[in-house]
Parts: sequence; C-alpha cells; structure tokens
Amino acid sequence: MVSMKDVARSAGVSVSTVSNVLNRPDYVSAANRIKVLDAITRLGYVRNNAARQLRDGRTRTVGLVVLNIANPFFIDVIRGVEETLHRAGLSVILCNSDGQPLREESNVEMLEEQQVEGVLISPVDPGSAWLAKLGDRGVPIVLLDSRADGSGQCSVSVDDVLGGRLAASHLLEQGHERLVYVSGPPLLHQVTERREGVLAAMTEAGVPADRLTVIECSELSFGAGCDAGERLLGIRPRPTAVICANDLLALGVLQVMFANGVSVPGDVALVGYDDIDFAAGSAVPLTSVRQPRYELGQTAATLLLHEVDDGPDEHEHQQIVMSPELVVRASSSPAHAGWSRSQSPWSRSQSPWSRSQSPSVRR
Amino acid sequence: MVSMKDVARSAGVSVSTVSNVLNRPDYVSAANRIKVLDAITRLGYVRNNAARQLRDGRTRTVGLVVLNIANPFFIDVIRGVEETLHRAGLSVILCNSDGQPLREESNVEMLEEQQVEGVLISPVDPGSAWLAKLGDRGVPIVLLDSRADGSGQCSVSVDDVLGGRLAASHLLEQGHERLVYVSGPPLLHQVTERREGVLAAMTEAGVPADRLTVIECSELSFGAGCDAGERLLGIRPRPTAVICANDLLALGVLQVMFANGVSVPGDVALVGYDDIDFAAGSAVPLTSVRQPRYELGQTAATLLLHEVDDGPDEHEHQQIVMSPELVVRASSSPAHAGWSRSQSPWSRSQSPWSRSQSPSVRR
DNA sequence: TAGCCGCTATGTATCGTTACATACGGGACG
DNA sequence: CGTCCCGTATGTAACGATACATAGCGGCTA
Repeated sequence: MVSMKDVARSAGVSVSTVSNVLNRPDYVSAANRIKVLDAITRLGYVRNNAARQLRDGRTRTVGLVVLNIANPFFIDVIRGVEETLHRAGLSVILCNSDGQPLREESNVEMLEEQQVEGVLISPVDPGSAWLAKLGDRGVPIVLLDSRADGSGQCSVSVDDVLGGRLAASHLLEQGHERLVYVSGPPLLHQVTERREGVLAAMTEAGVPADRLTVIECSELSFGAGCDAGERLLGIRPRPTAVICANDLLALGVLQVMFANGVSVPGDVALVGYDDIDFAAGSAVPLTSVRQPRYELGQTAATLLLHEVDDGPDEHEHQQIVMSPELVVRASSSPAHAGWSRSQSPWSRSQSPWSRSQSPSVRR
Repeated sequence: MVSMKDVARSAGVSVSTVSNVLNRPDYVSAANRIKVLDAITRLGYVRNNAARQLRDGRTRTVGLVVLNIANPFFIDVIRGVEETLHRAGLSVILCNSDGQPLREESNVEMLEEQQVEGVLISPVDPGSAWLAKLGDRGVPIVLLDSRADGSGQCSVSVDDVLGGRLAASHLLEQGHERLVYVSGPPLLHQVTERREGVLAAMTEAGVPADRLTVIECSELSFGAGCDAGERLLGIRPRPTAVICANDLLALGVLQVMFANGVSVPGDVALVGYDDIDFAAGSAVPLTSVRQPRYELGQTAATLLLHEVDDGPDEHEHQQIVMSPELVVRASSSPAHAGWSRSQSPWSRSQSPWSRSQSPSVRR
C-alpha cells in the first residue's frame, strides 16, 4: 500500500507538495511537479478515497436503488440517471433490491454508511418507516417510479392509473368484456394502480367489475409470466383479453399460450406494459403501454442534483408525474394480426426472398 | 453529521465505549450498552465507512465490471457473483463499461481509489496495458468470460470456439452451405472466437470458407441486430442460414426478417447465442447456444475469494473453461417449425381454447 | 544595506474510527 | 490491612489526504 508519504520520500519533497501537485498543480514549480509525477508512476501510487472523503466530508457520490435489474425497464432508467449524474461529476452506486424489502433496507444502510450525498430509489414500499428516517437525517431522496404522498419529498413517476386505463379502454373498445389482469406483488403500488386504471376504464364503459379476474404473480419476470399463463388456461368462462402488469409477464404468458395452441390475438388479446425492446420483437408483436424510461431517470437525477446543490433549507420539493402512451401492435388487434395466422402476408410469392431463389433446406 | 463523539457526549461515556458497544458489546456493562444504543437511535447516528476503512485498511469490497448491463446474459452472471460474495461478507460495486474502453478504464480507476480488495471484470480488451498494471499493484483480478493467456491471472470463460462450432455444425448437417455470421465489435474476442468456431465447422464439413459472409455490428444489441437484418436482405446470392454473435442480435434480425416477409426457418435458418429467456419466447423460438451464466459468475467469485484469502504469494492461478450447449428450437429446424407457417398445430379445432367457446372479437 | 514582497515549500491539525495500552475501583485472598 | 487481580472505562496514537498557516529565500526598492 503506497501512500503520499512514500511518494514524497521518493521524490525528495514533502507530502504537502505531493498533495499540491495533485490538487493545485500551478502552486508547484515545474521541477518538483515532474519529480513528483515521476515518483507517482514509478511507485504506482493511487489516491486513497477513504482518506480524502474523510478529510473533507464530501463524497460526490449518490446511491441508486432499483427494484429489479433484470427488468429492461430499469436498464434505461439507470442509463438516464448515470448519464445525468456523471455529467455533473457525481459517481453512482448501483444497487438492486430485487423487490425484497430486506435487501432494500440493507442496501440503503450500506449507502448511508458510504456517506452518499443523496439517494435515488424505486422503493418496494414507499411508505416504509426507514425511508422516512433516512430523509429525517438530512439525506436528499428522490423517489423513482413512485409518487411521494405529501410534499415532503421529490418524486418522479409515471401515471400508472392512466396506463392501466389506456390498456383497458383499448380492449373494451374492441368489444372485449371478460378481462384478466396479470398482476405482480401487491406491495408494488405500480401494479395495483394499473389495476385501478383497468377497473376505472371498465366502469366508464359500463362493464361490471366482476368481469375482471386478477392473477397475482410473486414477481415481475418472464418465469412468473409463464406460471400465470398456465393458470390462465384454467379460467372459466374463458377471458378474451389479458392485461399484464409488465412486458416480462406478458411475454411469459404469450409463450404459454403458444405452447398450448391458444391463438393471440385470435383467441385472446394480450397487452403488456413498459414497451421494452423485446415487446416489438416477440412471437406476436406486443401491444404495450410505453413509459418514458430514460427521461424518468434523467429527470429524477436532475431533481436530486438540485436538492444536493440547493442545500436542505432552500430546496422546494417537486412531485413530477409523466404520462404513458399506448402502443398498439398485433397482440391486441386483428388489424395487425394477419401474420400470426395462416394468412401470413409474406409466406406467399411476394416474399422478397422467395424459395426458388434460395437453395432449399434438405434433410 | 453526527459522529461517535456526539453519541459519547450524549450518553455520558467516552468514544472508546461507544466503539466497544458497536464492535465488542460483551466488553461493556449492560447499563452503558443501553445508554449508548439509546443515544445512537436518538441522534440517528450512522457509522462513517470512510473513517472505518481508513483506520483498518480493509474494505471488504470488490468491484465487478461488466461489458453490457443491458444484456440479460450479464444479469445472471451478476447474480451469481453477488450471491457468492455476499455470502462471504463482501460488498460488490457494480460497474458497466458498455463496451467502451474509456469507460472501462475510468471504472477501474474509481474502483482502485475505493481500495477494492479485488476486481472481477469482463474486459473489452483482455490484453490492455492498464489491466496488467492493476495486477502488478497487487490487486487480485479474475477475468470473467475471457481467458487469461498466460497463467498470471485467474479466469473463467466459456469455450466460444466450441459454441460457434456447435451452431455451425447443426446448420451444416441440415444441408445449409451459404452462411452468414452476424458479428459484434471485433475487439470482443468472444465474437471473433465464435466466428473461428463457425469456420472450423465449415472446414470439417468440407465447405469452402468463402461461403461465409460476415456482417459486423458495432454493438451486441437488439437495435444493431435490426440494422444487420436490413443489410442481410441485400446479400446475393441469398444465404440460407444465419448465426448471430448473441441472442439480442438474433432477435433484431428475426424482427426484420418478419417485417420483410422472410420466413424463418423456411427461407433462412437462424441461430443465436446465450439462450436468454426471451430466446425461447420470441416470434420463432430461437435456436441458441446456451452458456452457464450463473455458474460463470459463481465460479469467478469463488476464485476471487480464494485469491483474496490466500494472499498474493500463496495463490495458484487457475484458468477455468466451461462448455456451452446447443439448444435447438424452431428457428433452425423445420421439425420444430410447424407453427410459424400456415400449418400451425393449434389454429385448428383441437385448440383447448376454441373460438366457439370464447366470445368472438367484435369491432 | 535594511526592509519588504512574492513565490514556493513545508509543518501541522484535522476528519471519524479503532486497537491497544493504561487507569481505576472494588472484591478476594494472604 | 495491604496487595493483587479482574472487570470496566478511558486516553491516545494511528490510518492517508488536505487546507491553512507559516517559514525560507531571493530580488527589488528606498
């Protein structure tokens, strides 16, 4: 472990001079600067961050805790956050709570011990006591994809009730009346709010609430979606449309529908949520509710920056709510659905890649 | 900023006693222990990690630098690493180099300043000078998904030449002779080795090397795959089979094939790499080369643990190479491909979800 | 020639925590 | 009754980097 003292000795100067070379190079004569820089590379010296931040209190680091790193939705959020904060000279410590309150708590505890200057978090439970504690201690917090109730905190979220309503209205307009909502962990307000939106749309359309069946999944993943698909098969009377709490669930459901010979959207219409890249490229291109993912991260990071810079007193908290947008594709719309049935538009002669041109596959 | 001194004053004891309560509670009388714990919660004290690690040199933290966090392949690798290291009481700082040597370098620099006790890295370029420097400074390194050339480092990788060979042999056996390899950035040895495997298989099968066309992508992403798909359409004479450097590219290619009326596998067979969850659930279930992702992370973490514990002198470096496995699905195999054409097995009466039972979709 | 100024270089206290050495007080034993 | 020892509590010196105050040195001016 080579320290400034070693560099100083090796260069024949004092530690102060070494420090000056690193932090205020113009205070040092050219000769000494060269000697010091030379010694640094020769000994392979690296700054000790712990000592630095102990000395001057600032860490220039913030924490980012996401709900589920396996969800492509959060990947774009992360990108938005990191790019914004790096531009401002802050480092980001990325944590994954994986939807588990315990992991979330231990993550935040760790971040606090690291003396982060702020925390961006998509909380499992936004009302948890220790989250409030964290705020009381003076650590700036911005809720990500979650709405702060009072005005005591900043938050950036997307209107999930609206999203649910968009998805459901779209299906109701096409005459569907037996809906299924494939939900996630009830602790996640996102998924319950989306369900509320679905119910609101049904009420508006005059469809009784008991026409909605809810399947609950323990997590928002492809695997959980497959399980939900299996359960879906057993529901009587058959639903004609399915709304999933996110695209991963929807892709899992879609997979099981295929495996069991259920046509989408022929037998059942399917709508996802998030509009991840794979949604467009799946077995049947997936209708989905698009969220401004990158902007979500970007905006949250900007709010945090303001709060960090303004200081705790002078800061005015903001609750920003963004709007989602429905993207209609084949999975919910007969008009787009041609190709998933036998009347596929390109399985005929007009294919630009006709069979006669390409050597046929032997076997 | 409340410190031990404040806690001590408030509890009417010395800082040493506070420290003892936290680190060796049995050395302290019950009365004082209670007074101290009480003061801690009352003041909202949190340990200052910087001071701690400055004091005793150890950080119990390692760095993990992945190539691309948007790739589901790495998500499982990360999981394997984190679970293994957390069990051993180490924290993990997760970094994303995004395939950019510059970002990689700045990440590692940061990790070094944080005094991490080791680094797990899937390097952009395993031969880079600064990676060697890092090792020279005594920081244990384990290469992830990359093979160490000499025996000077630990590494865990998967045999990419074999993977490429498996993919190509499978296609050649079915009579394909005009292949395309959709490659990634040439800097990534994984993608070049997979190509070598493809060529090796062609040589074995007596197919001349000029029957392989290579399309190069700037990154391994869904979007780049779409671009590759467009370029694919222009190639003459038509290839009959496509191997992609990873599944994200393959899904992008698949999407464009569909949009342009090219049947998969009818007109062109498609093979991906990684076997991510979405591979099985895509428009045409994707044949893919499966890698032991979780085990890769787990094994690498275990190696790092050993190196950290053994100390730099007593440690014996290991280069572990795992084997990939071909998973055949519809995208490359007429036998599996029924449903993607008009003779879909479930679009007929045997559907468990027959149209007569479900209310038909009105408009 | 004395005094002063500016330019560099250095000494030193400090951040918060911890381990170790030391101090203190009461009980037990000789 | 003195001594020793054990169980607690406390004082203190680090860890490495930094900012600030101060010191030295040469040259310039009055």
